[in-house]
Amino acid sequence: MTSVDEPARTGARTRDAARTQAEILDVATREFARAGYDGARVDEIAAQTRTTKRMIYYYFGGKEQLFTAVLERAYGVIREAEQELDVDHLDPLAAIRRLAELTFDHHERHPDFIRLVSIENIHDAAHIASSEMLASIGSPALDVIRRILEEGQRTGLFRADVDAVDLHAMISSFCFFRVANRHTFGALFGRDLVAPEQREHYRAMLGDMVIAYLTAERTAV
Amino acid sequence: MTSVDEPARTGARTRDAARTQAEILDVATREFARAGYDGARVDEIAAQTRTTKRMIYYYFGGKEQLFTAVLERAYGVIREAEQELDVDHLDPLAAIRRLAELTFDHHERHPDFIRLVSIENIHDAAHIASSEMLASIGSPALDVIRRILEEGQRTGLFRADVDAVDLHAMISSFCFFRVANRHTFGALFGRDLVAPEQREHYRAMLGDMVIAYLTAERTAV
DNA sequence: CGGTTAATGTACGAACCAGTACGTTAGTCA
DNA sequence: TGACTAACGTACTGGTTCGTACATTAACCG
Repeated sequence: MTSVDEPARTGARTRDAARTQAEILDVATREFARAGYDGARVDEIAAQTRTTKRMIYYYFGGKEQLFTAVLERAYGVIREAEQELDVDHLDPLAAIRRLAELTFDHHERHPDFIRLVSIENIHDAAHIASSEMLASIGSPALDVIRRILEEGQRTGLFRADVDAVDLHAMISSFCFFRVANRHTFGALFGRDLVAPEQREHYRAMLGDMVIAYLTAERTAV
Repeated sequence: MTSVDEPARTGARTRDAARTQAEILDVATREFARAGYDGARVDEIAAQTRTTKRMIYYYFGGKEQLFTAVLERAYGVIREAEQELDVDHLDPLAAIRRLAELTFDHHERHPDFIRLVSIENIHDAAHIASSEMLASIGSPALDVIRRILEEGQRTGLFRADVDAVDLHAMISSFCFFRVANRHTFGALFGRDLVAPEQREHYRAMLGDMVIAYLTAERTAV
């Protein structure tokens, strides 16, 4: 979520297309995450940049395309983070716990991203569907899970009837819910799931849950 | 989500306050769930009822209060459902699986409710906070979980370091994610988490997960 | 160094939308 | 039965908000 990469070769602040676009995306990400797609105001986004509304339409075409661009960049960030994943040197048990913890950490560190995903689901993932980039982005995390799972299942340590996508859903659901539903859960049950002092507790709970599930004997229905 | 209870004693359709209010709430629930708070249109809600926009303001005061009323009724429905919970005759293991399954079923049957909760979280649970009813609604399900947990922990069957709120969060997160994030998950990973043919698979997965976690030996960090 | 174009700013329009002023009718009760 | 009030309808308004027409300037290139 940091802004620009090219500080413009001269000190001059004017006429820097890349920087203007990046700044618009930064602000738009915050505004859309704050208020939702329909709640976000194009004028408000413009006001928070050093440029004008005109530029938003010049570079992105419209509100809808701007939101899609925001999503594309946000998913790009997590994709990059997932590519950093390095758990191959660990045994399956430690590897899967580590992966779960990194997912946990990532969700906690990017609440705006979580909100964007919630918002996109309210719109039935229409923007993802119409984005070539997003439709084909893939998931490095899924590949990692697949490898760990294969190893664990080969040695008989893990139950055989799980696949990578399901396990990813299980881990994500816990991490996502904790951040996304923080407000209603807190208001209704009086417990802040994202309180710093409970962080380690929930992190361990996730790891325990995943490992317990993977190593459990098949229970009867 | 069925509409009215009093079919009006005469066949006359006019002048039935309770029915008008219920009809507005029905339609508003759908419209808010469909488009989000800011995306929903008061005119559109009015158009889908047999009455006019004037009545919405007459009975509810405004868009904001209407949304709060929608939330209040939606939470009222799940509260009633939870009061039907009857698992006390089962042993702790069977009871907790049954409870998880009922939660699973309820989420699946009420996707509009899930969307409303997502929407309310985007607004930082502001409406819940300002509603006396919602702030004090409580949760029968939580009481049930508490009882099961106590029994299971007393006999040493369940691990001791879980409390009812955390377990409720764990169960809810799986059920909620599956419905709420169905669209983005499907678009990105090509798997429909709510596909009917996968229903039993995920239902069993949830039960297995919860039981495995509760009965696991404390694993090392 | 003049011209071409990418980049930017200003001001405005047209549609939309929450909310309301004002008027009307159905039921009810004395 | 007449008057009172709850319930309802119509038509409008004032502000908001996405989007754009038009004007301008900086950079680059031959």
